[in-house]
Amino acid sequence: MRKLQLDDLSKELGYSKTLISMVLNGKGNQYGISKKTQALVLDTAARLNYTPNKFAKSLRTGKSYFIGLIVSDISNPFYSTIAKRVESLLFESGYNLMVCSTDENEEREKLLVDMMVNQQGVDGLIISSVLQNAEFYEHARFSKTPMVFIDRVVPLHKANYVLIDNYGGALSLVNQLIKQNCKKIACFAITPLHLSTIEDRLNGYRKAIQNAGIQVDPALIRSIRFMSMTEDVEQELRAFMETKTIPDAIFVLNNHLAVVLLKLIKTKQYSVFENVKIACFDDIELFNIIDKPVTSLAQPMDAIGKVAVDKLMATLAGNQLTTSSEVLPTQLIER
Amino acid sequence: MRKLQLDDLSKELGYSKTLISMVLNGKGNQYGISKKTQALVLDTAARLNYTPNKFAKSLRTGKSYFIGLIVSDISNPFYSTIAKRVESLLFESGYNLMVCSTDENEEREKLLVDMMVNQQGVDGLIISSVLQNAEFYEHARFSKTPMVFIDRVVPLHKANYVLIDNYGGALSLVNQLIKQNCKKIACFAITPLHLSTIEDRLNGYRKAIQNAGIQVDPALIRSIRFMSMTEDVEQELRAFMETKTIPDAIFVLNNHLAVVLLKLIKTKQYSVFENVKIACFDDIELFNIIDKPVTSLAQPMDAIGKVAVDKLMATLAGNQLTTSSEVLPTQLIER
DNA sequence: GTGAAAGCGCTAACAG
DNA sequence: CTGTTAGCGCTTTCAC
Repeated sequence: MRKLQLDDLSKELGYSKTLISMVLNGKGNQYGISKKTQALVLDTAARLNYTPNKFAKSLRTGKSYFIGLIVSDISNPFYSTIAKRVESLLFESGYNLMVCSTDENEEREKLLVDMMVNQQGVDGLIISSVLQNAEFYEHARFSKTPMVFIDRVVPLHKANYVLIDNYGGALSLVNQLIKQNCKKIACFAITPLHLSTIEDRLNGYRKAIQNAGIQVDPALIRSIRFMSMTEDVEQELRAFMETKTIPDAIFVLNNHLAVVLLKLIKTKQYSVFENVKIACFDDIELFNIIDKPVTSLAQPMDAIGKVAVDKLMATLAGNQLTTSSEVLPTQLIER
Repeated sequence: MRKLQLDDLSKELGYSKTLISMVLNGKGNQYGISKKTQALVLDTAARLNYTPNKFAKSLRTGKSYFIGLIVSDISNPFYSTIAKRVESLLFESGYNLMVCSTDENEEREKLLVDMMVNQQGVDGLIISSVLQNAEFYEHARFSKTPMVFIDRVVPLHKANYVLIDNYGGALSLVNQLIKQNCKKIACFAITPLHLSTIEDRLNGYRKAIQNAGIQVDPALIRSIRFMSMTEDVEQELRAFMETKTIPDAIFVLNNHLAVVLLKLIKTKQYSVFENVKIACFDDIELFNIIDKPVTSLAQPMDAIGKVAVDKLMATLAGNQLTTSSEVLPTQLIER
């Protein structure tokens, strides 16, 4: 059973492929095709279950109706929640979603973007970028593909952004710890450290500490590698134990890291950290379930997805590709 | 800057498009092109950064190099972990991943499959299906697209499956509760109830209860709707409270449901369930962190992804499309 | 060893 | 209002 094509419809109806194509693409009125003819064409196409060949269509129009989503780790609930929302919104607009993870690897991000733009021909891209500078994205060969950057700012890169206030968020999280009388507040950052989110959160942390009249102690700021989180957190905890400087609170820079930390603290080996207060960027269900009160900052994943898709669709609909930044509100959840 | 195409290479090198295309597609030897010529073509293509136009290629060959992944909810860690693995494996083989969620909606699944196969022209499909019967998938128009079904069996459908032993898993989980002296073991199932996973788990539950010489009490088996989990769990808990028949254990049929249940039990409103033992299908990090010991059954997400991709790739490589079932081992985690 | 030419199925000038 | 026609960029048969 060969797939039905325009030619078959043409013979069936006695109209030319052109006319049928125009009607099917909603340009019937524009070309002044009579309502009656249009209805007939539409009905027949539906009845015979015609679907255009996407390859041919794409070859001709240069549009793929695919949107790429590039994040560090699609299994991170932060990103998978965004992905779910994005997919569902795109579907409504007739677009499909292609997802890839970079594992925080810069080369892989470049590879993926290049692949999506130059090989797959995606019509647009939503990216949480790990790159340290704008050079790559400023290359001419990407200038035609609309991109929306979410979550993270690529330094110096003028682009469409959908962000949250990482600095302010960190500030309120750490303030919360200070309000609970913590004096020695450690900070577990996550590499790569150059990420705008991480930088801003670190700055928020420092500012909050300073505001409280406490000296920022670099020894309290530890960085954990994305690819070896458990090992690194263990090492840092051990280091604290060895120097006998157990902090009274830890400010954790993302959900994944918090999970690893909480898991370790549960073991008797690290039980000395049991009473350490924790504040964490991102809110996850876990925090509603454990007894330990973890103050967190909920990011609006659904809204991030929505705004990103809206921006992309607006651009694809022909509106000028602007370079604005949307900063969405977060919610501090005190526990 | 127009994108480089075969014609440009042809002019640059003085060879025909045919020759270049053959070499670039690895058919140089087959057509007896001299090594030297091949090397020259390959080098030049790499140097000029040539990438073929995928639309044209697809139109010509009928292959999209896209694989579709359809699951109920891509934000569920079970599926997003599989997705991550699948994406990374496919990428190595030159394929890309398209992800969609059905929200357990049968019509949406049909729509998505149809879209992927008949409009997007994916080369293969990995599906965790919500359908109640095989009719849809037996339709001729799908017969050419290789599919691998994961996680759930579509009743009566002969196909490639990658599964785990849901019956056995439920059996050992409930046995674990019985070993802990539980007598009144409730079961929270999740709709749609017709899913093979749910059915098998329920049967395992019943069998374990019977093996222990306990009468299966239908009143203890409650079903929670996927789309209104919190409300339904609350309602069931309240129902138990009203009839004053607080179970001494609850067997929970998936991770998401466990999260909702644990969260509610934490609130004072439902504190009477505080000491209820819990065993849960799926293992999540949460269980390593909370104080309440939750026995769980870890599913091999990475292996599921790997086997599914292997099967698909084997089929695409020309091997006969067999209809075998792989049942992967799970791990009981006693807590 | 190599090239000419046909055509995958669609869209959009352009012509009437 | 409607149809003819020329490609989009690639692969592949066939011919030399």
